[in-house]
Amino acid sequence: MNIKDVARIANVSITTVSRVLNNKPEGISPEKRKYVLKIIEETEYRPNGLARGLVTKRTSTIGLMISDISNPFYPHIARGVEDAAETNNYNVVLCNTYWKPDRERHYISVLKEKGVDGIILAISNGKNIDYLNEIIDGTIPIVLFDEPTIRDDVYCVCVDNKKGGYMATNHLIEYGHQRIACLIGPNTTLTSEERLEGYKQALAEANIEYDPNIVMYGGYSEETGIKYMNQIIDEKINVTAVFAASDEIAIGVYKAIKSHGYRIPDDFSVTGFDDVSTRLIEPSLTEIVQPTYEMGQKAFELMFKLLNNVKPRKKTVIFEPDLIVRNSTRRINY
Amino acid sequence: MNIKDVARIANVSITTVSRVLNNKPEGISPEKRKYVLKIIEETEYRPNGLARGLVTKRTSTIGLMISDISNPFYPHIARGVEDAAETNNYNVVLCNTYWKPDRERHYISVLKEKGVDGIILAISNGKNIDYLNEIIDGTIPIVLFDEPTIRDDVYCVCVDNKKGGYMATNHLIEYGHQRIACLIGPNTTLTSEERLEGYKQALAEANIEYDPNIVMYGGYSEETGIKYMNQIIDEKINVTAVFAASDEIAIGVYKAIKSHGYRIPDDFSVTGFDDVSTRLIEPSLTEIVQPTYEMGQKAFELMFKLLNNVKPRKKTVIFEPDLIVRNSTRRINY
DNA sequence: CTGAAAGCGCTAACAT
DNA sequence: ATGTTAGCGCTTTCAG
Repeated sequence: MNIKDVARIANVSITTVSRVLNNKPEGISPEKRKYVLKIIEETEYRPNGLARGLVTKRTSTIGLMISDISNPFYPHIARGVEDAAETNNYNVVLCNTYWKPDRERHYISVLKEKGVDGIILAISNGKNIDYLNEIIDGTIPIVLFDEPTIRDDVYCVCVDNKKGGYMATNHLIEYGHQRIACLIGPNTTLTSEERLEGYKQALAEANIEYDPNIVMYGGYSEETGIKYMNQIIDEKINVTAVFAASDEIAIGVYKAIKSHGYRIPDDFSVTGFDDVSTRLIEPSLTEIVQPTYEMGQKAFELMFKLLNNVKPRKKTVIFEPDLIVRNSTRRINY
Repeated sequence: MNIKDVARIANVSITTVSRVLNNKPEGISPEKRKYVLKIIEETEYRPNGLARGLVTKRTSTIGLMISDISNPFYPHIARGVEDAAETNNYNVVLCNTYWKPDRERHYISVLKEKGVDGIILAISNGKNIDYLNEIIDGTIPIVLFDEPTIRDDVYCVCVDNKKGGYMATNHLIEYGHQRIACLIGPNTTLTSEERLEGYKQALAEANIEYDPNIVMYGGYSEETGIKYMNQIIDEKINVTAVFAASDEIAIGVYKAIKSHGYRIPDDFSVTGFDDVSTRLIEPSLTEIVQPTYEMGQKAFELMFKLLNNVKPRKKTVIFEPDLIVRNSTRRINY
């Protein structure tokens, strides 16, 4: 069943059918429109999206490229994006890049071939300007996600990482901690860099000397937390608190502390970042929370504006992080 | 840049370009092929998937319809599907149905319009034959997921739920439990029904009388676990162990038990089902594990076979569940 | 208000 | 081995 069949059955031209299909106000009498609508209903005709897309250059489909949907950070984001997309009659094709630039390149190319209208992308490396320029080359609308960017002409939604780092560190300082280890993320990401900035600022404001020896870079993973926390304990590094730059790192920190027979928060205070995978951890984790679902929605909304040529007020939407104090941090007398 | 441009630049017909594009072995000399390839490379030409799909009736895209990607059960599955799809040059469009039949209908219709080659679907209600027949009407290849089905001509991948229910219950019986509450899922799903079957069978084999008073239906949610476990404790229902038919239910059970000041496994033994969101729970949860990632992969592979007209040996692929004994169950003397 | 016809970019049947 | 041509199912311009 195609537009031609419907036209034949309704005794009109395909143009007329197309007009009612697309709700064009002009050029068709109310009765005729109603009649055609009836035929469409009866025949259960659905227009062919490929043919339509071929001429309109629109597919009502966007790409969502993230590192890995099984990383607990992403499902809520994906749901936010998908919900907002569905509301606006868009679909989303999901791509896992595993932080590999080659996979990012590949998917972008494939998505373009398939004619997606735009791409929401959690980019692997927002610090490398050459890579950024290669990816964002103007051939397709792109909204960056999570990882901020050094190019200020790029649409982007993320959280205020610096503020988050500041809030977490400051909380620990207010609780009397002075020796605060910083288990930061990979040194290739701006996200980590910003969180570290916040950490530094909080220290500076409290006149605590910044000690690079207790700042440790690594992946946003449990292993990172285990490795460095073990090191801190084994080498008896003077530290009373740990700012973990992600939940996964914090989980690793917990494990290392517990495996040594130490207690949280009695022996070490710990803060996390993200609030996605720690619902069941004990003691409950004090951490920086970002509104992932809303950020996903916002990313789509930004994309939607782009696609409809409405200039968003701001290219970059920055969400406020929140500090949730739970039971993994305690006051100490230094 | 389209096929015409490339043909012009290479001084050949568009047919020739099409032939090299699609790796057709016949009808082109090696040198010419190489030359055209070079032009394609230089011009960075990428074929238009919409135009291609319009004629081939294939898009190398499938739909993945699940209830909710933020339910921890699905991300690994989605990753399995997407990984297998990517390996075979397919893309997947993600749809959250929230278990709503209307949304399922809607998405199926939309996906068809967009020309996806097939749909992998975790259906909301595999028990309702009319609904099933409406959804699986032969107009598009469908592979059912997770929820088994009463129609045996339908392609389907799921876990042996009955066996899982049996294994969990049997484990508790072997540990000396006789009064085992069964917090089963929604009574609309075959999944629940099968898990309950397994529970019953284990009881029967051990000559323990089946007591419907301690079998409770509810959603696969934390709330269900809390509600019924509270009830069991408050009403002093004689129960020493709980078989929770999902992790979320088990989490609720934990909370209810702890909030009353009771201990696991000292006061109650608890088993879960799924192994997806309980990594951090304490004490660690004894549970039935299903290989979600592999099941996702398998679902795509089945779909891939369907799309390439190779008859899979079996329409239904049933994965074996596994019992992982951790610290939430203990032996008792009854 | 309505319709004929061109064309989106590609594949495939058919010539040569 | 290569090219010509007829669609795929739709939107859109233009004519009436």
